[in-house]
Amino acid sequence: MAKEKLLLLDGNSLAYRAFFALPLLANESGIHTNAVYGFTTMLQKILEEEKPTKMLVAFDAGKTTFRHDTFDEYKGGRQKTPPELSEQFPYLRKLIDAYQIKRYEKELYEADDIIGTLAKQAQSQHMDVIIVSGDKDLTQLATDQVSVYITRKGMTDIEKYTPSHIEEKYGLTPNQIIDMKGLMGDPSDNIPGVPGVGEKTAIKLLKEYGSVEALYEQIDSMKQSKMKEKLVANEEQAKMSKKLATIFTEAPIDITLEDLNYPGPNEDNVLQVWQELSFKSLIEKSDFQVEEKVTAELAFEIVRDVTPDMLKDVMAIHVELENEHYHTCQILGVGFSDGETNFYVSFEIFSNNEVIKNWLEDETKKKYMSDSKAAQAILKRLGINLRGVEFDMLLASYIVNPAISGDDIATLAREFGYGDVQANETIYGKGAKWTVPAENVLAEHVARKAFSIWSLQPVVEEKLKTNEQFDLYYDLELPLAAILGRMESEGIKVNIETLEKMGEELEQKITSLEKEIYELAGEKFNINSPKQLGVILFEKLGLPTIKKTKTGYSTAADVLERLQSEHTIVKYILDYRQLAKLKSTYIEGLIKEVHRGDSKVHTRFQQALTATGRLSSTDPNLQNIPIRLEEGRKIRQAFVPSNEDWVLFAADYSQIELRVLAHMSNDDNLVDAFKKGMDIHTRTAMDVFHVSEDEVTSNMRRAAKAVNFGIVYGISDYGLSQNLDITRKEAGEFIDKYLQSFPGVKDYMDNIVQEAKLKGYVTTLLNRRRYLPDITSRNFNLRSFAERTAMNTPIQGSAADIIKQAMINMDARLKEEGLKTKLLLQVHDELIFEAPRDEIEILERIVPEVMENAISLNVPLKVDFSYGSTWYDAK
DNA sequence: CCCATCACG
DNA sequence: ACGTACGTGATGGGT
Repeated sequence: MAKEKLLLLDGNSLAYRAFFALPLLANESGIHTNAVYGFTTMLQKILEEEKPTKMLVAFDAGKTTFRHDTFDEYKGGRQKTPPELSEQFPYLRKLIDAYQIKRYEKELYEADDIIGTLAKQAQSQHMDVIIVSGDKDLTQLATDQVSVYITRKGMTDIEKYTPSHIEEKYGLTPNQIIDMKGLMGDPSDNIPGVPGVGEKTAIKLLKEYGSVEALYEQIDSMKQSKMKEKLVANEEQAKMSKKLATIFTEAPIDITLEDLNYPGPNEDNVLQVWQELSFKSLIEKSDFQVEEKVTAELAFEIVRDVTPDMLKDVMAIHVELENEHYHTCQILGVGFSDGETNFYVSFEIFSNNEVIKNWLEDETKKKYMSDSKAAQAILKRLGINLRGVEFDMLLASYIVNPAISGDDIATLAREFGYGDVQANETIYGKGAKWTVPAENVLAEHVARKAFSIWSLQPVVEEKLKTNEQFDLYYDLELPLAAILGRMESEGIKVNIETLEKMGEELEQKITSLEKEIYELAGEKFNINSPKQLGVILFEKLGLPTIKKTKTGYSTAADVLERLQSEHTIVKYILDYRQLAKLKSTYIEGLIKEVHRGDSKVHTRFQQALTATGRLSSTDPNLQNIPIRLEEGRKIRQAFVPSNEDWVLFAADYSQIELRVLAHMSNDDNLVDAFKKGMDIHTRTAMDVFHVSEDEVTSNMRRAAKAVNFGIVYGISDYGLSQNLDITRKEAGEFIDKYLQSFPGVKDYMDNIVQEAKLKGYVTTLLNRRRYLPDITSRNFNLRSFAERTAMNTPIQGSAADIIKQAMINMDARLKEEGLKTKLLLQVHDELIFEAPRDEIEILERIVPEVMENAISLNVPLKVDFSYGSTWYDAK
């Protein structure tokens, strides 16, 4: 039989070590994870290297130990365990259980003593023993059979203390480690030792005398010195300290070596804990296999014919798609569940079934879904108008916590406690290996999704209600999904010929710029490569380096702008960059997205993605079409109405974020400025620079505008100094002056950070939440970032709430008025419609009215609008 | 697949 | 002392 190998881990010490060695990471729900993460990486490494047959993790139990009988200040003065660490212990225990490793703790004894006792027992049975700890005290236990591994920085780096290593390092035997500590003490455990004796002196003394006791026996023969005086004066204390430092190897533990057999991890359970804590890199790297069906059985049927009685008044339905591009992809199959019966219908049957179509279009038949907007859009392509969506798990989860990583139902379901849906990647594979599995596998997967939606609907809605977020979800996000779906399906018409013509002109300009650049550089190179460009500019041409990136020289636009006076090539590069961007992203990229059938682009608005509550837009992104520079702005000439004699009508909120700030801070000055309808940047300049309105120069206004931006972003002197190209000190002075002029804003900023620290999250006007786990971090960077986020998110998020509400009201109003006008796009603070010319007059009246009254603030909202025959002309 | 860059609010 | 402006998505280069 192979020799037994026992691995003993010091749970508390390792958790502490990991906690302080690693940055304070947190998962999406705000649980800190660094201690568990460090422990896990260490554990993985040790398991792989040592392959133990028996294992135990020992923990300290409670506050008092038998050592307190000796010295009641033992471990006194120790800082309370930080809450960010305490909250990790339950997860650590869960993880250890998942690995199927025994845990043990015993009243009055420390983990050390449990480890010492078991190590001794194991030794007497001739086992190999390895002890792992972050605490060097344990090294006193080292023998020929017992090695003590102490973690160093980063947790996976380990120093192995064997008797010979200890001899080499200190010139002492393991036993003498105790004497060393008796003499030098240990501030972390509040062990006093002999004042004035440190590691060096202790080692010297022990080499000469052997032990504390031997030292004091011979102390009379020691020649007179300051040190001798101290030793004599502290004899009792030294002996007591030694006693405190001695690990007790006879602890009365009620666990035996037989109990410690280690069967290896339950990989499924370990993965589940990793999932919960978002240890993505570990999940990816590990070769853990998810066990075949630990999942509960789910009865389901593959149905060939659907009769009306099968489709209930309330039912979960899931439309499974090939991929996320729901405007172009195919349906793979559809799952239904009412909690009792679960069934699957293939696309072929689904698409030709009048019974299902009628049910889907029946408003009174309530549907529970996840990502109903995707289903709505793809069903629309089949001529089916989806109605009666009562629950959308994707949106509900997003409202509960916008950080929940979204698109896969498996992830969402797990988040709310249902773990029996497989990840899409498991079913289909990924990348080039993607493939649709056999029908029974697909059917079960899809049926499980439907079942999980059904099962979790009450759970998630309950959570929404406790958080007072049900209205936000049900009255705002859910109806908005249907509106966004219609906007996407409607699409916006693009004139490809216009784009192609622009492309040709750009091509010519780019070619001639290329020529100039190669000429000036003296060689050909890839201008698009920041690496190659850096070499040319900063090495060959010797331009001064202003900023560096992780990988080399920065060639970003702000750097190049400062270098323009140094070399004529710089301007050419800036121009080249600008035009190359236009051509690749906005000409070629956009053309690729135009649908052949209708000459339109159909973006997808991501409604459950951003941390703040904004939408985002993909394939193509229609929220970043150029406007700031004229050359780019011309791209908008290619966006046109879908009918002859229609126009594009654009309406945007003026200064919505600063108005939101005025409302939330209720700063008298800021509120007054908006009530009087003043130009806010001019007003800010007047207050910050103490001048009258007509004394405000354009530079002062520019600076004030930057300060206002800074305030909205969560001000920092550094950020403002970068933006205005001034010193940090000057920027700091601007900020001070601003906050003096707007004291209510200062109070708001202070309070919101306090509130975030207290609650762990911030909220918007309509009670949207964002969790900020890093707000209590001791890492300056993480904490500062979280603080700025605490200031910015309520502002940005409330602005998002307002425009979303406006979209809902606008949709209703258009219907009421019986107009043909269609809402096509939302770009954060503006709405873009297409409209028949004869409806313009009405729109000019109702669009500002609806938008300005979407949500009532203590300052007015202001909307500007315009229209034209292309998006460019709606300015 | 990540990084740097740059387009928008 | 720390080293940042807030929120996004698409592209080309390079590993």
